[in-house]
Amino acid sequence: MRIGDLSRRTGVSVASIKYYLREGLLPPGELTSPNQARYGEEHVRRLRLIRALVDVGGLSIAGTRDVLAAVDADDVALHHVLGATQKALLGTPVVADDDEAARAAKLLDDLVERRGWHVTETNPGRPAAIEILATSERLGTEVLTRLLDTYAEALEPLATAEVGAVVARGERSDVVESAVLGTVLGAGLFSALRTMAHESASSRLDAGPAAGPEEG
Amino acid sequence: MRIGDLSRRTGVSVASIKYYLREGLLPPGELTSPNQARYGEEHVRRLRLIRALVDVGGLSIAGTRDVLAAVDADDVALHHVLGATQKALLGTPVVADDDEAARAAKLLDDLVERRGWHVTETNPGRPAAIEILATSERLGTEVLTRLLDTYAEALEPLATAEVGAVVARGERSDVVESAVLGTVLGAGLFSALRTMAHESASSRLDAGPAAGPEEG
DNA sequence: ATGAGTGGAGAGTAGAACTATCCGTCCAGG
DNA sequence: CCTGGACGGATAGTTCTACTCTCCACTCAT
Repeated sequence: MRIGDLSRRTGVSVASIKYYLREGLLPPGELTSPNQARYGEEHVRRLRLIRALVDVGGLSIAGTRDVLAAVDADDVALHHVLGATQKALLGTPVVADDDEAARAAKLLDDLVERRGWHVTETNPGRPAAIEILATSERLGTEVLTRLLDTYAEALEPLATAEVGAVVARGERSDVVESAVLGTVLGAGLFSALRTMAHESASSRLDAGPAAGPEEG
Repeated sequence: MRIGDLSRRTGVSVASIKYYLREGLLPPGELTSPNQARYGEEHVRRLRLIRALVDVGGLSIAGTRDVLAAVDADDVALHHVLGATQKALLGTPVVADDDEAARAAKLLDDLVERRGWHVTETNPGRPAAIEILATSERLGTEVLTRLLDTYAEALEPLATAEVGAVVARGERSDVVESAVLGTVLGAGLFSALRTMAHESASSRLDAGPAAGPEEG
């Protein structure tokens, strides 16, 4: 398969494919002569994976490269790949060094202990969660802190099911790839379903006292 | 309060504040003379809200403007504000017109019916969910479709709690503002906690048969 | 042999989110 | 009352990202 076929198979322009090659997202094809290369099914698959991460997950090209590098490095533990994915998904927020951040950190660590979660120091979710809780406090919204336990409760069966579904897959490369996909697509899907569930829940307590005029 | 004070109070540069004014994210201050304006606490609050939506939620400036316009329009129903928020968060994906999309749509509609959810045609979550499910199928990962019910089950108490927490707040403007904040910050917080729960869950079935060498 | 396609490299582009400069005005401190 | 730093408003410039275009020396199917 040559670059034109690859383009036709995936709907990605030749120019973009070349760009992904330059940026190291896509491994080079096998050279059959100094300026001819052949691509295979793994390139089709990788290209679709790239588009999924970029389009659905909203990852940057640089973030995608990092995630794919972790996917390809077969000496990296699964949860490190997930860490890289999460980092690309959510960024690495700088945790402010103020009262709100300190209180948020305590709130979170208490939760983790109360729930008996096993979370290491390097988990990228921790600073992200702390920053969000601190931001929420700075804005004077106590809503989030009240929901923390509800979130944790909802997450326990969910995370178990997700990890279980992914691990039940056989070869490491498959496991890692569906772990990344599951993280990114799962987050998007969950978020989309959340909107639907919100509408459903709010329609249930419809004509609420403070919801303003409802139309439609 | 003048623009310099506003800048100092919020940590946002004067130039950026002017930019937000130009872009219509921040209402103009009260003019005390043709070229002097005064700003109040509502500007501080609004500026912090903008930064939260942009930094934590990753909303674009244009998307933030749309959300804030919905927040300010007091004749708009709560779920419409949430719809605008979700649209800004997740984008408005174009649903492809192929087999996978059709199957995904059926899958989703079945779920909604099975669960007895009340979701209108215009809910932006629906096309987003369909596109993600279709993408997942195109990549040959059946993991997501198997998790659909788990997601829905986790979401029901969660969405009820979120909507309940937000609606219990009194004035409409407060309700709407915390609804937006809850949607955006809640999504981020949930996602961060999810990473932590994943690590915890995967460490529970540690040394799994296909997880590759674990270090650390 | 020939013309469409190719690999590789560099330059160019469009949009987003600021950032800098300018100008006339204002106003607080001396 | 004078004056220098801040201000409001407008326009232009910058930086970054994710492409997209253009070249050029090949190569390969027809």
